[in-house]
Amino acid sequence: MDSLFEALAHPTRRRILELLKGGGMSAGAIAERFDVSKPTMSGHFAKLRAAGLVQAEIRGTSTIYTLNLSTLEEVMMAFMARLGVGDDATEPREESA
Amino acid sequence: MDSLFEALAHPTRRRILELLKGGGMSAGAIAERFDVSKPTMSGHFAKLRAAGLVQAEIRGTSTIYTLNLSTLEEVMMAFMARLGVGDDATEPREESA
DNA sequence: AGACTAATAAGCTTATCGGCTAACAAAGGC
DNA sequence: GCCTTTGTTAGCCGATAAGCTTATTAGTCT
Repeated sequence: MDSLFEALAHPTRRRILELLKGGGMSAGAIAERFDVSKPTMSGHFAKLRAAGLVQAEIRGTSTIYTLNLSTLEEVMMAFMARLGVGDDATEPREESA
Repeated sequence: MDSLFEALAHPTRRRILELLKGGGMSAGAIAERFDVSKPTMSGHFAKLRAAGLVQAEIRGTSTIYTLNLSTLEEVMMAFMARLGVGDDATEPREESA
């Protein structure tokens, strides 16, 4: 959980996730979209991997990164639930009937 | 958005939010629950305020912090939507019918 | 084998973060 | 008026994060 929120703390890493929404991309292809060096990007990838937010598949000389939304969804929902967001019991219950 | 994710990046700050789920609390009462100095806690409060995650109401000599869930919900939902989470169009649509 | 490409690892620098103590500001109570 | 309580501000320090350049690893191709 800590590693996930830390990973999300950096704008570049959040943008990487958005980029991957459209499907897997190689490390180089992703790096091209940003104004930082490739090693710096590699560091960002490592944090996203550590958080379980992306999966890396080595294909020949390339590394293809794909989004792992289930991790994000799980952790986010767990956290929101702990705060009572989306929890029907939090508010005085104003159901339709 | 940046300030919100930065605020959430620290475990102590996430725990503060959970603590506030039960209702408003004074800065001192919150600080008692943690093993860090009061000035350090004050710094955490400042970041949560900057992110709009809590509201401060000065009551006499005390500062009462209350949770501001709407900010969290808004930003989280916007972010998730950008990634396609909870978006029906993402998966091949396997509705009941 | 050797050259080239893709990505990461190593090493370094700078800036920011999280913690502390000490000092300060403001409100309340005696 | 003064002391106490509460919380924040100021100033400092060590650790970590984010960036860079250079070096290394691993795969492909000729």
